[in-house]
Amino acid sequence: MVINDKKEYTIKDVAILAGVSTATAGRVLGGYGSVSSKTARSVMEAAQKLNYIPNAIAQSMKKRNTNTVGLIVANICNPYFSTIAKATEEHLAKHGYHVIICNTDEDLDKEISYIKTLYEKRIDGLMIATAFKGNEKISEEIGRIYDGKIPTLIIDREIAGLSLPTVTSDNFRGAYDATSHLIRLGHKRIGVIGTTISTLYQRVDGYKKALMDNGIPLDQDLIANKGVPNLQAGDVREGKEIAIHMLTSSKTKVTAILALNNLLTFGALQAIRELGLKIPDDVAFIGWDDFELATVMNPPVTVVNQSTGDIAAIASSRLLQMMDEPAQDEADRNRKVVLATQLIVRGSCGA
Amino acid sequence: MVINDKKEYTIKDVAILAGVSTATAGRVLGGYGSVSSKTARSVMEAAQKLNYIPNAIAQSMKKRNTNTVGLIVANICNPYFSTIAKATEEHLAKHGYHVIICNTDEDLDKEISYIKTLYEKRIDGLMIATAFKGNEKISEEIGRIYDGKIPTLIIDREIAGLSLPTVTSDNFRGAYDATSHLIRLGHKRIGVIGTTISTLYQRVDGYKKALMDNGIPLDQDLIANKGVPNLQAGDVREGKEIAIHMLTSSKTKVTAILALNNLLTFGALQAIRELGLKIPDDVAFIGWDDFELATVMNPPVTVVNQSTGDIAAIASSRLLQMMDEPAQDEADRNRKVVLATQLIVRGSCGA
DNA sequence: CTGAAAGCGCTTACAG
DNA sequence: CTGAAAGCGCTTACAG
Repeated sequence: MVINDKKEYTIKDVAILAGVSTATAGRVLGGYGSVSSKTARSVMEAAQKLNYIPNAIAQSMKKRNTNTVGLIVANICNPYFSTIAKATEEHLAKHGYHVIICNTDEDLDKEISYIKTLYEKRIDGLMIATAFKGNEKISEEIGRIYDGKIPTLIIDREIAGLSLPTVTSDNFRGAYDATSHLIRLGHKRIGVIGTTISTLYQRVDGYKKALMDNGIPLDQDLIANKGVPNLQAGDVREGKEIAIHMLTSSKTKVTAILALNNLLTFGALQAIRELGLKIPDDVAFIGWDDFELATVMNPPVTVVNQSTGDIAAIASSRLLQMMDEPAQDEADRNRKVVLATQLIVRGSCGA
Repeated sequence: MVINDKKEYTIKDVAILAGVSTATAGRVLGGYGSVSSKTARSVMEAAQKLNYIPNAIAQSMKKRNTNTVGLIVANICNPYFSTIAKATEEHLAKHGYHVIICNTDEDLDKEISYIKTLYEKRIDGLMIATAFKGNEKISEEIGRIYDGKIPTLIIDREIAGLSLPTVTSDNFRGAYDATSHLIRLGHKRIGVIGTTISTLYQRVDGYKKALMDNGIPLDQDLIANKGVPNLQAGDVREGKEIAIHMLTSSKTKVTAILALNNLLTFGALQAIRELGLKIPDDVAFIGWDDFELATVMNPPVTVVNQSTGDIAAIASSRLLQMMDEPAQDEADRNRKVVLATQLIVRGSCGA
């Protein structure tokens, strides 16, 4: 018989029904300590009769852990972040952790607010894909609240001034390679779609270096947000706006475009399509992050791909390790892992 | 001065430093009860000095709520679910709730296991986008554990046998409209890509009804997983496999294809591309769920679109309401909201 | 193997 | 306005 009513039974109820102390009931249900098999059986039966469900809140109170990890991302709809989220969740779930996902929408105050409330919830660990370039405010905040108290790991983008373990892609090199590829194909006027005030500075740096190494003068008009005000979301709409401006302005006259993240890539492709331009004849194109339809596009799209799954796997493993053994030596704690990107050459730059 | 060490201070530490009782310190920090402004000030100062961070676990213990909601989805990488997740998170965050996201990967046991541990964590509410057709096992499980105890809401797909509030799309009608559209254009052999053993039965039903209403005999070979074993993920790989089989088998000879979810759509498009077939001349195509690149494809892709944002918004609002006032009358509790889909006609069926 | 008791960090009547 | 005390539901030494 299963009793099914609205009351939430506690371990005390189970103990009374089984005719033992709460301590003993706890030992059976929690699997710690030792009990006679006969007692164990009667406690189990009582728990089942009452449909007893342990209260993890109370357990956390005593055990000082919550089996919960926080994951902060800028936009869970961005395939890059959702891939990270999925892989991380999967990895951590295997070890008994739940993942609280927080969307910052590239909003610094939201990010800080999340960090605070997650800490109040006494999460066991935190993974942050901050939307922001080494921002002093967030660095300070995290440093003040967290540092050393709870295992925290930074992914996707470094936070300057914070000595925390980090797992990122080699953004500089990815952009350098892509730009070099375009230069090799004869392009000299290469437009870059990425917002300079947001998170893509390393990629822009890689672009600049490639130009420099090939003796091509830098034209600021070809970078990102010239002429388009208030850029920061780095989303599809912005990518489209920037691309349209770039492809129609008399000042830019680009022969190739490099988009610096996946959503900007989609936006740029929309713009090229709407303007009726042909890839690669009218404009060569390289996107960022591979996507399902890249091979279906006409022509297929060349992209700089990140090892997104690896980032999540490595980050998850390190966080698990940090939660297991909080005390690590400084050098190990601060070790920064940087993963190579790969240029996947398809038809969109006419190679 | 800010004291910055590893110790986590409690309200007791703050009280001692401020020279008051813990009750008074709690009143100041928690904002309940009344205190003199002088006392308030000294408590605030003490809290700041110690960098005091309240323990939400302890608060939950007393207050009997956690300000946390569980969200169960099959695959957070699926744009449909990530859109739901983002909108839900945003909506609930405004009301002070955190969202724990759980990926089931279409795995029934994982789903049940998540439900249990979420309940142990004493979440305040639960939103389930189950991967499964009215499955008795899960229905029983949820019924037993949850019903009436914690506000639970079903989205995306009904769970048969459960009288819980539901927010879904009109899947039947969406497929009916799409199929009718293809029939109107002269197609009689329309292949459907969707796994019959998984979640898409209502959509398949809509397809069948449209054929019937137009006097076209049903050919089981044109439905889904014929010839492709072990279908159930409903993902890109499966969509591609099914489409290839469908487009190359001598038995099927379809002139049009309808894909029944977004990932299957991507897979089908990959297949068509790889086989070197032209849309719409060789095969007309309708996908499910709109996507960023739908207008960029050549030709642009006709899709059945769901009001995904609305689903999330309505579901979030209802869940908030359910958490606010747990006691509602039966009729209201079980009310099922069904949102219309829209057929967005583009070039891929040659209209 | 088992139980009585203390305690995790808060909140909340109950007095004063 | 303020404090002493009880209690939320567990776990964990400490005895026996």
